[in-house]
Amino acid sequence: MEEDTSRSDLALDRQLCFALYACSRAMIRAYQPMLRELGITYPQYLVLLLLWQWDQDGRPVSEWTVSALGARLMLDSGTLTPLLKRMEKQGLVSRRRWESDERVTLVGLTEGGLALRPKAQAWRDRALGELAVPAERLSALHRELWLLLDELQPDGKI
Amino acid sequence: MEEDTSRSDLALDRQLCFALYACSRAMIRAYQPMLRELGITYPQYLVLLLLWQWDQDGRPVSEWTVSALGARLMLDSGTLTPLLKRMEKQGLVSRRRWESDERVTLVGLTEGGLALRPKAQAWRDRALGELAVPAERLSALHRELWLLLDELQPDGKI
DNA sequence: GCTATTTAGGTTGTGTGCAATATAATTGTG
DNA sequence: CACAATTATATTGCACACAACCTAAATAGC
Repeated sequence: MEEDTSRSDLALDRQLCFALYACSRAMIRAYQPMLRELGITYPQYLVLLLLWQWDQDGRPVSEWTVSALGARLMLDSGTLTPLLKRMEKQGLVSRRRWESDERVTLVGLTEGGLALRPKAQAWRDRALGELAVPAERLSALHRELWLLLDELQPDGKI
Repeated sequence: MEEDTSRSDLALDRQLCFALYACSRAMIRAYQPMLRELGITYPQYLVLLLLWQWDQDGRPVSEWTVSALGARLMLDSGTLTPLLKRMEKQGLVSRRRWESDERVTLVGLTEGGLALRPKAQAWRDRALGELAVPAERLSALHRELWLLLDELQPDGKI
């Protein structure tokens, strides 16, 4: 009683990669109302999440570098440099060379960037409440995603 | 004994959206060796997956439309039109207006597009074998992603 | 001290995503 | 049948992603 899967292995709905891709884009779409209100894009929001976190952790400013952002967000300079410049122009972050090592660009939070945090928090709290999926299933999914991520890039995040 | 989560709710690693986003991009990165060999991009691969499937299902050619591709892949014409034009230029798909309704663009598989299928199948079989995650956890993850997707877009796919 | 290498960012080019808009063909309505 | 509304696709513009390349600054040997 062997099932013939040879003809449907490549069916779109069987692809985990497609489920990930579609789900990720759907999630970003779900954030659009908030992002529109904050006047930022989704990757810009991720940058702010990290900067807010570093701010609260009291991370030394000398470690707020473009490469540190890139390592955590898994984005390269070709993405981050223009993105950060746009955020600088909007007054959300600051950018300056580090005196001790002129190769390094230090990124900082401005008042404008900090001011968006409470709004984001409020939005997130509200949206999570509206999502009809139990929190424990969300965190289980979260855990599985990180395990898969570790498997996909053996080097892992730094 | 209440935990103070107010300061870390927005921590990057707590965000399901970021896990999805990072995992989806890591998965696409994992496909790059195959995609490079096939000479296509990741969304172009998704288009081919769907066309191969329609081909095997014997779907009537009058239903191989841009909007049908868009509905299944959740992509709009602004993404698909230029993408399909590039694929047409590479000889992977055909594009022509439908005689019965000149508003519709019918998309077809060419010999070139069909020829990539066995290579893709071989790659996928090999890659799945190398992934050190049990198949049942992958399918459980797959299921959870679709449930979340349904929740994120109540209208659902058509 | 001086060159080779490494490191950190920046630049360029191609290909998505997606909102907003445009256009042309078709359909519905009186 | 005229004409408004709808439908299917295309176009435009902006912002990522990311590969490939470039440049300048710092470091390592010698």
